[in-house]
Amino acid sequence: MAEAAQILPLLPFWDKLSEEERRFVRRNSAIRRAAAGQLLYSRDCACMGLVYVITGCIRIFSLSSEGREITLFRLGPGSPCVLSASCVISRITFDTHMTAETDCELLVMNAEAFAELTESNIYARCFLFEQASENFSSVMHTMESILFERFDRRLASFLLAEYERTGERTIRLTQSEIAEKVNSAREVVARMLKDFAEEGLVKTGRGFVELLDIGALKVK
Amino acid sequence: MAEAAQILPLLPFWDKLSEEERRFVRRNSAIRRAAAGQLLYSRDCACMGLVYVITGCIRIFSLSSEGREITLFRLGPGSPCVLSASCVISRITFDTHMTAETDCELLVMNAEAFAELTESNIYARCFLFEQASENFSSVMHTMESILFERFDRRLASFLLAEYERTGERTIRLTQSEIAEKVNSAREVVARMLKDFAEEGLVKTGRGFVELLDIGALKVK
DNA sequence: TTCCATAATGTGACTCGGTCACGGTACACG
DNA sequence: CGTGTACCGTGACCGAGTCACATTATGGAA
Repeated sequence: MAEAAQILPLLPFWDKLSEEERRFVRRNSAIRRAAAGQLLYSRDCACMGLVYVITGCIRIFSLSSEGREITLFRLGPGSPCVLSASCVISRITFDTHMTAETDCELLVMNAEAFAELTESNIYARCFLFEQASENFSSVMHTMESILFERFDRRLASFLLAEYERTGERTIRLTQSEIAEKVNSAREVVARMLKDFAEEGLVKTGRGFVELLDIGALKVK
Repeated sequence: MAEAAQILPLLPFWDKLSEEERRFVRRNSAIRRAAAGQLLYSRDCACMGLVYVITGCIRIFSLSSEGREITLFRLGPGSPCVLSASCVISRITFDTHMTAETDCELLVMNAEAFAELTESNIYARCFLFEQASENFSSVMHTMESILFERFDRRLASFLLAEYERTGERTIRLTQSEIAEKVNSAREVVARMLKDFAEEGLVKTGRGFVELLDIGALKVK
């Protein structure tokens, strides 16, 4: 069970803060737990401020007016997220939404305090924008793959990445889950997996995809 | 005719630099002129460093392996661009390309110098990431409109924005130019303008589009 | 053990917008 | 006044997202 006081020193700008600023930050930070699937932050929620992931995984996504979601990136243990403070950061003018993908333990510093801190301390301010820029890069890679890559390659890359990550030829995900991860629709994934299966690249089943020909998938 | 020494103080971090740093920056900055259409920066060019637009307009875009371009944003007089320094900024890991849309006068600070400055001076560093974050916002708006908005609305918005900008009901652009500005293809624009014309919203002709029903275009 | 609600998958029809190929038309310039 | 070039029109096709609904598998409850 984490304590805010233990986590705060992990923030890269911590050792640039004065003792007074540290007290201020401690007073305005708290541990928050969230259950898998819980919505953490969105347009209508109160602004969340700085979030630091202690355990679990959060997903940051963009939401269209018709309800379509695009996952921008995910963050795991040790990652700070500043986009949740966008409402108090005038330079960041777009909306994002955030959910807990798994049960999470988060350190949260409230928005007003974070705004005040980044206003007064150049290192905290720099951290904020540096972090946002890092997110910028992730988002660009995501967007480029959606806009430029053919879907078969995108799906193949995802399957290979899962294989790399888990070391398992059998990927235990449903087609809906895969669709969500590659920012597409379930039916589209089903069709493409069927094509892959006909080419002998994979074997599909309820709740899994088994990779049969890794080499050929890489060429896709 | 601009002089580097006159322009540099316009950079927001200038007054946070020591006299030595200022000399360093002056030594490593130069005015550069570019003709309309000229490619300023791309994956294969030498890294450009910090660019500050004095006059003219530059376009920053992303390029797919098949050659498709997506304009991310444009910058006019008084705007600095830091993405052209991405090759020396480890946090920025995606490629962008830059062209002069009109004849331009630019202040350029070479990449190594800019990297060194942002390494040693926290204010310059903060400026870099703050600027990148601002670009991040523009890019998100562009991406959201491409991914989420129907093409008719995107086109209508563009036409209305041109009307707002110029105050002219007659937009003097070819369909290819319009296509390029809305990140689509000429044929698609032609089809949609034909639909608009049939609905009585616009009148089209060689090299122009005349807006007939502003109100109805807004509803699109 | 059987049955059934639910989750997961399969699939055809349709739409939207990007691409290709070509043909027609207006305009500028020699 | 002709001709080359830029611009526009249009049909055919394709990829992928959406809708609707059928089919199949599975894990609990009875």
